[in-house]
Amino acid sequence: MSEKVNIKQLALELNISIATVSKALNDSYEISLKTKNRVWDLAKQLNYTPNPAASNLRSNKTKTIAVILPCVANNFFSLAIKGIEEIARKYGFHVLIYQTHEDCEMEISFINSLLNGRVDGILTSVSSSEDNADYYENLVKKVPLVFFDRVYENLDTFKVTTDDYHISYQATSHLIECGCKKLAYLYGLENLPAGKARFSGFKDAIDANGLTISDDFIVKYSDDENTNLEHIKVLLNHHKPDALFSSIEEFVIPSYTACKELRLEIPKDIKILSFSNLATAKLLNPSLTTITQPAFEIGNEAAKCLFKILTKRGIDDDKSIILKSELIKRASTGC
Amino acid sequence: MSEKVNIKQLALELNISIATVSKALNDSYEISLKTKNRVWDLAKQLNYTPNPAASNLRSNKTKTIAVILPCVANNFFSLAIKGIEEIARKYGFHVLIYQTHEDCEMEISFINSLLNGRVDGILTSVSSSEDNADYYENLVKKVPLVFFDRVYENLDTFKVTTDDYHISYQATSHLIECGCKKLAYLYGLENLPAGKARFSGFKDAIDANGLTISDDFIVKYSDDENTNLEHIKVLLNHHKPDALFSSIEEFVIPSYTACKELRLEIPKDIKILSFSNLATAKLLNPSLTTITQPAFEIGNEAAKCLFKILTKRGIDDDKSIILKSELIKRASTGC
DNA sequence: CTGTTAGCGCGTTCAT
DNA sequence: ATGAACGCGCTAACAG
Repeated sequence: MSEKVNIKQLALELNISIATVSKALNDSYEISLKTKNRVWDLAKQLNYTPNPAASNLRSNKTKTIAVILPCVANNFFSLAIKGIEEIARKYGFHVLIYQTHEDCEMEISFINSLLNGRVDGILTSVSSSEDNADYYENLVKKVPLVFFDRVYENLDTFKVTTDDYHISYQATSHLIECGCKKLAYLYGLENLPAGKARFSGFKDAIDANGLTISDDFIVKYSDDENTNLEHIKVLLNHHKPDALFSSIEEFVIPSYTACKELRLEIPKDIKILSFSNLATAKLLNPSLTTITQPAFEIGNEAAKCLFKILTKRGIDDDKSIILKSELIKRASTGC
Repeated sequence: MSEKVNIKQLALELNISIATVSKALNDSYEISLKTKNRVWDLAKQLNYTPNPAASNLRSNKTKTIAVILPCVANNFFSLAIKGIEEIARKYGFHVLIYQTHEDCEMEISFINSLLNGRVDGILTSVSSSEDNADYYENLVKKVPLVFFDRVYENLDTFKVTTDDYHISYQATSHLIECGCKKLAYLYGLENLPAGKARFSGFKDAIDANGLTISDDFIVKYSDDENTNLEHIKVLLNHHKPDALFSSIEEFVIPSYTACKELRLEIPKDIKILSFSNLATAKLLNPSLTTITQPAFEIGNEAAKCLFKILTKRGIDDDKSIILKSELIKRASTGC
């Protein structure tokens, strides 16, 4: 066990004061180069690293940020984390991860546990943008906070999102161009701006093309997998849509399962289009048209925004950042 | 901004000493219930939470663990993180994440940056089990450390792995039973026990069935995507294997791409089997036989082991924990 | 049961 | 250019 070496020991060994060592380590202008070198050499030799708890306590800075999101085991979020971590590393920061599992209360409880100075800033993708509006409104005044993908709007802090409305409109138009006339919508993220925007884009494209959609053609997401499957089966059975627009990845498996059980051929009998960040899904299954969000870039951008706040730069920048999604069509299947 | 409230203020307000407040907050047996209640009430009212830096400094405990792994944007690792986080939460611990991107030097540099007391323990899935054997041998004496999935063997600490040899043997036998005779192997994780075990299992099954495999039928993983694709194309073109055994998920896309470019039909012309944790891949593509590792459980188990160390329990338990993978066959395609 | 005192390791005055 | 002394907020001896 390499005994933990601290400033005191360095000072003792070098016959100088603790204060001098501290200043030398921090490259203070007050210290002669000669002394600095002696300190640095010994520090390296003894493998000295400052005790983070002590320096946090003193400086009120932790070089740590927290990421709060629904679930890491999700292609979108894990890519986002990757993007965040890259920037954090660049700044020498540490990254804490918390999963809310879509539980708003847990979300708040995590954040509250971070407000005592455990982190310098927070990145979050919220579970719902309705349940805790007032809480967040207060929060952004207390701690550097950046929202990504799942945001509260109208809050005075950075928000990194994607062009959900636009890409949904575009994708829906594409389905219609492919000849679909009876489109069904699988509705996810209902109480989030992203979910609403996706639906609006879909709806507006439907309207613009002179089509209509009744409530029977809309399946709302349920936490229960079986429920989703059942609802989709009922939809397919009773209303025979010729396309499924899936607004979240979680609907893909039940959609395929339902089609299989009902012996519907994809994409001949029915076309499926989904928001999805599964790189392999695109390739493995040629029948799924996808909308892919730039997950890595979203994380990256969000982290950059947080460091803007932490370093007091870009105060006047536009705080609403919108990145572009990509619609990946299926030429091979005529769609 | 709710001014940060500390123990001193609680003491002042309640007209008791700082020490009493501290003890009350920690539910010490020395303090009367009446006093405790007064303290707890006020603490809640003022939204008091202890300053972690201060208590870390004093107690030398951080209630934080670190997870070091190659990459979070990978189904296996993100599920493992989920498993880890679940246990950490149960203990009220925080989780730091670091990605090595398979860089052994970075791996060490991360770990070194954690040895000054920033964390109470470390969970890691290493990049290579050869480059830093002596380093790790030393390390496990200094800090509570648990390996998961990618391990150094022969080290005196907990290691959570899967039955790579066995499942590879079984999967290979399955391919042979399906009629494959010219099997090719896509070799990943070459300098890790897991990779070696997978290959051994494959090789032994080949031998046991009276088949052989030449070096021409082995493609070793390269960081460069195109190289992998090219190598697989050469393999398919020149040697016409009737099955590809892919030891890592990263080979799946190039395999499918290569088959597509060479107009090989899967699974008619060639069967593909791969280690993979992509839940959707299983469903979306009926032609891919998969070996799935219990990623979540691995993370879960590894975290449990770490807490065993931290709480000094189970010192005498078997330190080598092996979980079972699952071979998911494709009845629909006769394989 | 409660209070007094003394640091944990570091950074920051203010002297020298 | 260097050092002595203090305190960040908290916990742990020890006293009473």
